[in-house]
Amino acid sequence: MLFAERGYDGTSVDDLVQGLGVHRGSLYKVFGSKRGLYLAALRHHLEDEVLPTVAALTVTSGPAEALAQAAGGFDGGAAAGLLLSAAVHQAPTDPDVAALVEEALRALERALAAVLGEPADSPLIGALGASVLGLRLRDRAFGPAASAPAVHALAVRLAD
Amino acid sequence: MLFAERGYDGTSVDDLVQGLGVHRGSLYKVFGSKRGLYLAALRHHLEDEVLPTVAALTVTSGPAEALAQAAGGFDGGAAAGLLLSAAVHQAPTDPDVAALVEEALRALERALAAVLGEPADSPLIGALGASVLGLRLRDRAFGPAASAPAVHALAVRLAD
DNA sequence: ATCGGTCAAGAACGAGCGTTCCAGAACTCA
DNA sequence: TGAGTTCTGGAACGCTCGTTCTTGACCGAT
Repeated sequence: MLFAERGYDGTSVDDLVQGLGVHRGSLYKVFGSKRGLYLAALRHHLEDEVLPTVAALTVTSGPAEALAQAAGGFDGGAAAGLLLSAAVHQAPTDPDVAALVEEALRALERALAAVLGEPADSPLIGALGASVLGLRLRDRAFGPAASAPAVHALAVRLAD
Repeated sequence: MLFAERGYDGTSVDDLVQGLGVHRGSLYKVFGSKRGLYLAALRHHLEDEVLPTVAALTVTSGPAEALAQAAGGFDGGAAAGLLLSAAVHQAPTDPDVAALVEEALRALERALAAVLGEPADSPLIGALGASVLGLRLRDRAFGPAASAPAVHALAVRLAD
């Protein structure tokens, strides 16, 4: 997904037209504007990738596996960049984006809470959700090499 | 800092000229380009804000205080957005930015390792550094309300 | 055969982008 | 004082942006 790789401002409509192989006119007919397409992409990413992955956490064999899957999941890395990018750059100024990002994080925290047997609104769960996001950010900036051991260490330390 | 709030692509040279009160010509004479100014701002943020804050961690009274200070520090929140923004959007495609971001994270991890008495390259320290970043991201997207209890919970759980 | 409606291809639009340039005011220092 | 340098305000450049419009090809139904 182009938005995930280059961010909203870094992706031009020309890039989208060329990358998606769709015609300019169709794009504006269906989505109305660049922002409309962005919101649709974010919603799609949330509903078809983040939420299913998050739902799958609750049937893992334990906290360590659940955390590892959360930090590595979503869709292999590329589109989780869309969530990160939205949280960092769009959410602070766009309420619609902020609502979608918040929904994604709440779902993640609910799943983590269920696995760990904690209340969903506990501070620890909030910290854990943030940790998952931070590990994805690390992957994005430095490549995915370092995160797997890190998340394992965090999991065994927390889920004692 | 404008770059921190709106991101690199979201900040125009006109915005910078007007916001900084500096003349267009002077800006290009000193920094050469918009990217040069961005790198200078990132370097300044790293050396004058991140590194001192990180250094101060090692003299806190304990792990919980150190984590809380790391998650709340840097410079009150605004410019830490510069580090987040750089990590998410510039680092993947700009090696110079990636090097600066990596330097900042390594310094943070070294300090956390010193406070917790762990080796600096241990997976747990990597996870903790990511957690701090993730908590800052949460603050940025949702406002700073929720992070303080979260980081406290994480700290008491980890620094047993 | 012809019609209304959807479609692709891309030209065109005004605005904004990063960058350069210039004319003149303000300084420096012999 | 006066020559040389540095600042300032802003116009101008070529380009790209998001968006709209024109044109012509294709379609099943009349």
